[in-house]
Amino acid sequence: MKTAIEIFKLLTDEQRIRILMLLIKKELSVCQLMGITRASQPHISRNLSLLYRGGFLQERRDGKLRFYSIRKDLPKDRKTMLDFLSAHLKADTRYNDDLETLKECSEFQEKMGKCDMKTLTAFMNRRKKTK
Amino acid sequence: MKTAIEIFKLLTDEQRIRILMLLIKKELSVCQLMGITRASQPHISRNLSLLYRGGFLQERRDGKLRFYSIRKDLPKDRKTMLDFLSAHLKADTRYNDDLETLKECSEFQEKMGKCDMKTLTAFMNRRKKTK
DNA sequence: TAATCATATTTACATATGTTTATATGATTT
DNA sequence: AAATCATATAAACATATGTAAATATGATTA
Repeated sequence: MKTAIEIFKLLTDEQRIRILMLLIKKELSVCQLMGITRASQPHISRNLSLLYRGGFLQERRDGKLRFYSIRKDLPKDRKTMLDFLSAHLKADTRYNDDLETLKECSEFQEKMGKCDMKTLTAFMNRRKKTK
Repeated sequence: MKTAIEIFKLLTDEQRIRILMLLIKKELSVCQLMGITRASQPHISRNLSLLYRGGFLQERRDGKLRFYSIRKDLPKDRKTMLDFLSAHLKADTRYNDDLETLKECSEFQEKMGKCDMKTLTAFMNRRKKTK
């Protein structure tokens, strides 16, 4: 019963759910997640760490960057939860906004050919003005 | 996203999960739940109230007693969670103990032909000695 | 109608959880 | 090797959540 409760606890935070839903679509680094969700770096790191320890994520290091994605061998119970969330959030505004932002962010980075803080900060500032 | 989080929050408490799993098997009154889980009356009432407001339960009054059961028109998302828990807890000790106690409690009450506090207290005391 | 019973609600308290700020680490570049 | 960058961790604080005790409510029985 404990593991079920721990899984649920991880999913009682909007920020963590946002991160998970983004990672379903695409492997992302800490700074990309900062850019998309506009949360502080410690905030992102902390929640990634919790999700990682909770068995949802895998990590890959590339130079200074750390990329996170949904575990390839995701346990069945976690998978059930992600499916539930995907279905449940189909019409959720924030969820769809995040997916849209993710797309813009990916395009922006492709155009710049970079995935560092400066590029991300530029993206964040550009978006702030647009909105 | 809020409703998903609220559902998860309700399920982060062992006591509430126990109650839910028992009610899947059978409609039960507050005092029956006290007898089976050995929790205090305010504790049971409070958690029933939370689960009720969370869209999991329906209530039926019969004299002094209040019977709770899983909503007949249970929303799909809640249903998904209950199915998840049933599957997840198949091998859970406490869960299976509770089901066993539920059975004993039902048999005891049938034999006594009553469903009041005194009968339940007698059941609780009998069990305390046995264990 | 007074007393009792089953249940609900409120209050006060302790604990857990999230947020923010500051600091540490480990890799890269100059 | 020093400086910088991306990320992680720790500490301090505020807020939320669960627990336990006391009290309130509403139905039944004497």
